[in-house]
Order: sequence, then structure tokens, then C-alpha cells
Amino acid sequence: MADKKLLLIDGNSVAFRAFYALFRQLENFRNPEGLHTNAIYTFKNMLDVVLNDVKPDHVLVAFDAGKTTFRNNMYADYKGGRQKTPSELSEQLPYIQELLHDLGISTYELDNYEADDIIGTFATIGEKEGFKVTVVTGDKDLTQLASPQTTVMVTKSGVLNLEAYTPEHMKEVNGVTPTEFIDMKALMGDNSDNYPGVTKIGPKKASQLIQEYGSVENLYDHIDDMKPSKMKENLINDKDKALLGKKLATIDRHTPLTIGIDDIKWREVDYQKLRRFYEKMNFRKFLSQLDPESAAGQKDQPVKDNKAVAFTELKENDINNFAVKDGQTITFYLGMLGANYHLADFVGFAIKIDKQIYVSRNVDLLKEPQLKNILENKQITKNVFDLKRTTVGLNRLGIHARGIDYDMLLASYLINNENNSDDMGEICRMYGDNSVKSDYDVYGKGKSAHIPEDDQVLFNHLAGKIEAIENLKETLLAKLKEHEQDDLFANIEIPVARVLSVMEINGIKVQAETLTQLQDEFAVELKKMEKQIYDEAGEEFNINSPKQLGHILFEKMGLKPIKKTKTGYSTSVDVLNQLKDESPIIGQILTYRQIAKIQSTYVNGLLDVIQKDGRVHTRYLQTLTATGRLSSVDPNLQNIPTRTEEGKQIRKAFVPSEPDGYIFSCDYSQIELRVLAQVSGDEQMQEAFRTGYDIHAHTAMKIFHLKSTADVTPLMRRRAKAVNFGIVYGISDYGLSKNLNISRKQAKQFIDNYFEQYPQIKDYMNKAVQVAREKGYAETIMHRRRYLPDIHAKNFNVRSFAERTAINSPIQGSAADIIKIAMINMQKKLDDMHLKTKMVVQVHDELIFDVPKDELETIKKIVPEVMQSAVRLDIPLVADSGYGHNWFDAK
DNA sequence: GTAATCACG
DNA sequence: ACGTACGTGATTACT
Repeated sequence: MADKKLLLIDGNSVAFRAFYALFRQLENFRNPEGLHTNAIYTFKNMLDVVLNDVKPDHVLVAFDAGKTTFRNNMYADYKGGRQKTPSELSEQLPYIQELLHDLGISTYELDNYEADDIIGTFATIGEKEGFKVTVVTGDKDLTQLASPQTTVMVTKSGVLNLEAYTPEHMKEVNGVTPTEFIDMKALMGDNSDNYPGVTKIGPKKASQLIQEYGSVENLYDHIDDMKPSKMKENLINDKDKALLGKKLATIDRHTPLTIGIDDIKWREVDYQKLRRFYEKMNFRKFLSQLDPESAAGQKDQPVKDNKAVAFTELKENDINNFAVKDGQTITFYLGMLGANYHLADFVGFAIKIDKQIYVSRNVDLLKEPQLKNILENKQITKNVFDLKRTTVGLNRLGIHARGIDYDMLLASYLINNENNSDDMGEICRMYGDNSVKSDYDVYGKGKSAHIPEDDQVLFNHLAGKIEAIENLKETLLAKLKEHEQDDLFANIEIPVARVLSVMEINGIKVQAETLTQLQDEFAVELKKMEKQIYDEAGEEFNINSPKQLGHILFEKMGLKPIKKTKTGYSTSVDVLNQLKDESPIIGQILTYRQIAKIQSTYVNGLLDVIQKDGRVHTRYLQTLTATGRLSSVDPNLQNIPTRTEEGKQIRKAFVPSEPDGYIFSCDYSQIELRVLAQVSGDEQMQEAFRTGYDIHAHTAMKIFHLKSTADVTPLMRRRAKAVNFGIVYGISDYGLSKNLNISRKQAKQFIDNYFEQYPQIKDYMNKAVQVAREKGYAETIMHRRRYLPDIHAKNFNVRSFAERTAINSPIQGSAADIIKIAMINMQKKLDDMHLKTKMVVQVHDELIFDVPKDELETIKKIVPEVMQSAVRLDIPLVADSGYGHNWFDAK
């Protein structure tokens, strides 16, 4: 017979995790009385996962009783300095208990003890009585309970992702056994519980020492044998702290409980009460799981999905019956197999007119005048999922889509871009709608992807998408409104999607002959370098393999490995540059690498993607980045080389449509620093931009305390430039020192000077972090959001990263907002003036145009104007331009 | 499929 | 004291 199973949950820590897992949804999760419910909801979700996984016979959720426990008697500051539990969470705790009781689950708390101790004690009892014990917690402290009979599940990211600590896993992670973990903690202390441990001892050292000595006590018994060192001194000086730490870290496994194991059996679920509870909390998802069958005893009922949708297969004759009037709204979906919609096979389409959904595999039906007119009529508004994809796809059928004013994909991206999926099924599930399958479930993925033969399967999928677009529209629009993003949606993202469709359809002409010529030149150069490298190494090997290269350099030739990667020696540019003087092979490798990169990625890569029309048609991904920038794929036109002479040659292949035409390029000057000057309101920096100074020279003058920019040396300017960039990224002295190859101390001095000279920038940075902490997200000037759940992370690195992101995102994101506005205005201007000039490429702060000869003068005038006037700031926006008969010469 | 490297803003 | 710049995509090697 299988063992009886006991499940023990640390109520407070799991509730805490649950609260922060959905922190960004805090204000969306409220019941009609205004009670926050995010933690209750997530707690229940977590519970379902664990109950289903463990299927326990006995369950207990333990809570902390009050503020002080026996540990405070040993150490008054225990858990001191901890932030108070936010009221939005504490108000939910009683309801979590109520929910648990309705589910037939016991809860328990005991004065003077923590939930940990209750769990430790029950685990001890459970093990004695032959239970298989599972502990669930958000706190690693409890891993000391792991044993052959007890597994400790610790929440990893979010709450649904749990890491199972067995004694073996414990050993892998910490290098010690669960009981030794107590001693390890005694030495290293615990920041969150506010006790110190031994000075200068962190997890690494603590683990080593305990592995060597087995326990704190044994370590001190043998301390005299230890070699003299700073660490030994610290250990001796902080002996009291270590011994105290051990007491504090040890979970009391013999708490004087007032209940026994028989009191915590998992009882019957009280469905009546549970239903009332869900109604009170407005938990529709859980309510829908409570239909009569589930009341019959099934504890876990998966959410229903894939209801059949009513649809009609469209036949040619039906099309004549369509009568859609101006002002009406329809919903349309065009299915394609594969990501690249410039080339992908059509799967079919679905269209909803007057409450009737029509589907067909035959996209040629769309070309029939009746349907074509509907799709091209601007007065008939359309809901779609992915405007750009739909528009480009229809264009391949000779249909010029107009009137699309709602895009579910764009809406969901603006509302929350953490999960930047472009799969409709996944997006629906984020909003609790399980009715749409993922495309990869219907079509398969990779090579085996195909269109289902079964009409029912395909049509149901297509029609289901139509329903979902309509069903979620109201919800998504309401959220956009709530976020003050209706303007961003309707007046920036939707119009920019239309502009991008035009750009992608146009493409840019790439001359294959120019590339093949470069290919030959680079091939000769590569052969030459290859030979030199083999001679120097004394053998032939694959230079492109970091593993083989590392072997040659650091083992065979005995060079000093400066940096390591997870898998071996690092051979990155950084490292090689530092070794440059050691051997001529280093320079040869650097040259080889550089050319090889250009050859494979750009020469060969571009040749592969030139279409029959002699042009490349990139796809701009509009719903991918966390900051609101675009990205570009197939090919990526946003990273065409510019920094090296060889690389730059690639740009010669990018040419205008007409032989005597021009490539015209216009880029914003220092847009991110200008945005920084704007959002920080810093007087000094704003003044510099208003005066039209060279901003890096100005910064150099400021931080080096010079009287005039005339006194700035090139070195000073270079350093000031790096500081300016660093500021935008959320600077650290370490990062700057590495970038400039200067001491950390010197870097710190630069930064201190900077903040002294531009005090409001420092204020901005502090405020950005503070606001992100309060709201859970960072925001651009156009209300684009980036959620930063990690801003509350316990882990210093994770949290610091979120803090830098809070500083950087509004800057990078606002710059992205600005150029998007410029693009919309620019396309409108080109259309209004009936110009033949095409906007062809966007590279974050620059726009590239394909200009007929006789329009050059006009373009020279209007492009900078439009870009500079995209938004009105307290400081001027400046755009510089250049042109030539190819992209190389357009500088 | 992931890691390392390097191309861009 | 912690260990570090912010966004991206493509290619290659190798599991």
C-alpha cells in the first residue's frame, strides 16, 4: 500500500509570494466591496497545483501568530527592520483562511512560534508515523527539513513554479546536507531575518567551511588548528554571532502543539460555502469549475475549453448575398502557416458579418469583388488580430486593407508586454479564456507543421479566433482606458502598424553583385588569416569553435585565461584584446573573427533573403520588446555594420529603386540624452541642449571642473561620453570602470562629479526606482508601460537589475514613442504630397528613405522638419541627415 | 535547443 | 557586502 501523504504549507510566505506574483494586477483584482483579491486568487491557483500533485490525506496550512516569537527573546532585532506587510496583503489573509476552511483544509497558528516551527514539528511527527511529507513554502529556510521522507518545495519564479528540495538536490545547490544548512546559515547570517553571521562570510565560504568541519561547534573546537588569516580572526571575533545565528536558524521541531495529526485530515469540501465565497470574491474562473459534476466529488476540474463554434463554410455563391453598410464593424482573420507572412502559405480565413461567421480554406474567395470591397472600404471598420500581418497578407492577394482600427495583438502588448507571445491562444489564456488553441497545437511546429485536413478542426480553430477577438475586445479596451493608453493604442500603435506594413511591402533594393564581389574579397582575406593562424598555432583547427580555440590559446600556447564561461575559457573580444601583446596570433584571430562574422551574417545572410523582386522585405516585430522599440528580422536591418571599414562595405549593396535615385538617411542627435534632460527636468543639461553645445564636451567640462569646453581634451570627451551613456543605463562604478579601463575609484569619482553637476538627474533616477516600487511598473511619456515585478525581489542582483531597468525603460521607451510618431507623420506627409519617395528602414533613432532623383530637394527639407517636430519638448529635438547613391554614402 | 560570440542603437 | 551597464538578432558549434 502506498504511504499516507502529509502536506504542510507555510501560509504566510506563500501568501506573500502570491501577492507579489500578481502585484501588477493588484488593482484589477478587487471584489465589489473593494477588497484586494490577488493573493487569494493566486494562493488558490497554487493550492490546486500542489493538491493535484501530492494528493495528500492530511493537509495543514500554518501561519505566523504575532509579531514576537521566542526568537525575539534570544535576539531582540530578529526580523527587525523588515518592511511592514502591506495592508493590501494583510487584509487578504483572513480570507485565505476562510477559503481553506471551505476547502476542508485545516489552518493553525501558535503564539510565540513561527509557521516554520509548526511545520517542522508536524514534519517530525509525520515522519515518525510513516507519512510521506511534502512542505510548500516561499522561504528557503525550510529546506533544512528535507529528508528521505520529506521533500521541501520552494516557490521559484512566481508561485506555480516550485523547486523540489530533496537531500540530494540540497547537496547540489548548497554543497551541504539539510542539517548542515543550519550551520551554514549560522555563519553567513540572514539579511531578511536581520541577523548578521560572521563578518565577510557569504554563502560560498560558509558552505566550504561547513563541508570541512561539519558544524559550527566542531569548527570552533578546531579553530586553533586553522592557519592564521583575516577570516580566522573574523571567525574568532564573531563566535557569539555564529552561535546565536545557529539558534535563530534552527527550526524548533518540538513545538508544544495543541492539535495532533488526526486533527488535520483533509475533510470534505463544503461546496455551498465555497460557491458563496467565490461569488463574494468575484472569482468567475473558480465558479465555472463548480458545476454539479465537480460537486459530486471531483476536486480538480480542468477548465473547459474548445467549445464548438457555430460557422458556415463560405461558398462562392454566398458572397453575393453580403450586404455590409458603411459604419458597420466586422471581424476578420487571415490564417497563414509560419511566421514569415511575406512568404507563408495561406491556411484560410474567417470573417464575421452580421453575427454570422464564414470560413474557408480558399483565400482566393477574398478577391471576389464583394468581399474585396468590404475589406478595402475604410468606412467598414474591422477587428483583427495582428494588423500588420493581416495587411501584408492581404496585399499579396492584391487587396489593400483599410478600416482596421482594432488589433487584439497590439492591445494585449500595450496592456502587458511581459509575456510577449504573439499566439492568440496564449494571449486568450492570459485573460482567462481557454477557448482558442495555440497555433502550434493545431498546425504542429517546425518541419512537421501542416494544415489540418479535417475541416472541422481547421474551421473551428479559425472561427474560434473570430469569437475570441470579439469576446475580449471590451475587456482589452477597458484596460487600455484604465492605463490611459487609449491614445497610445489608437493614435500611435495602430497607425504605426499601417506605416510598417507599407515599409515591409516596399522593401529595400539590395544589389546581389555588390555582395558577391565582397564575398570573393573576404574569402581571400579569410584564407590568408586562416593560414597565418594555423602557422602560429602549429596545427589546423576550427577557429570558429570557442572550445578548440580556447584549447589552442590557453592550453597549448599557455596564455593566461582572463575570463571563464560556463563551459570553458572565454575567448571574447575583451579577453583577446587584453592578450594582444602576448602573441601575433591574437590579432590574427580578431581579424579573422571580424571578417568571418561579416561574411557569414551579412554577405551570405543577405544574399539568402533577396527576393525575386531584387529587394529584401524585413519584418518589424512591433510586439516584442520590453521597452516599445521595434525589432527587425528576416533579415535584421537594424544591425547592418557601421563601426568597421570592412563591415561598412555591406551598406554599399543597399541602393535606391532608381539607378539615379538616392538613399537618404536622417537620425536623431542624442535622442536618449534629450529625453533624459526632459524627464528629469535637469536645468544644467537642458541649458546645454538649448545652447546647442556638444553634449559630451559639455559633460566633460562639468565633471572635470573646466572653465570652458575649449579646455576639453579628446580623452576627457571620450570619458564623459561613456559616463553619459552609463547614466542612461543605470550606471555603476564597476561598469564604467570596465568600459573605460580605469580604476573603480576613478569611475566613482566621475559619477559623483556628474551627479553634483546635474543634480536633478540624480533625483530622477531615485524617483524612477521609487515610482516603480510603488506602482509596479515604469512608464514612458506616452504611457507605455513596463512591469517590473523584480523590483521587490529579495535577491540583490535581481532587484538591482529591475532598478536599472526602471531608470532606463522610460528613456529608451520614450525615444521609441517619439520616432514612432515621426514615422506616422512622415508617411502622412509623403502621401499628402503624393511623393514617390518610400520610407524603407527604421533603426531606433534613424529613418532611411528610397528617394527618386527629382524629390531629393523636397526630402532634404521635410524629413528633418517632421522628425524634429514629432513632439514638443522643453528642449529642441535635432535630426541630422545625409544622402548618397547607396546606404554607405548616405552619411 | 542552448551557449558563445558579435553585429547594431 | 552583494556583482554589474540598457535594448535587440543571426550564426556557429555542440549537446
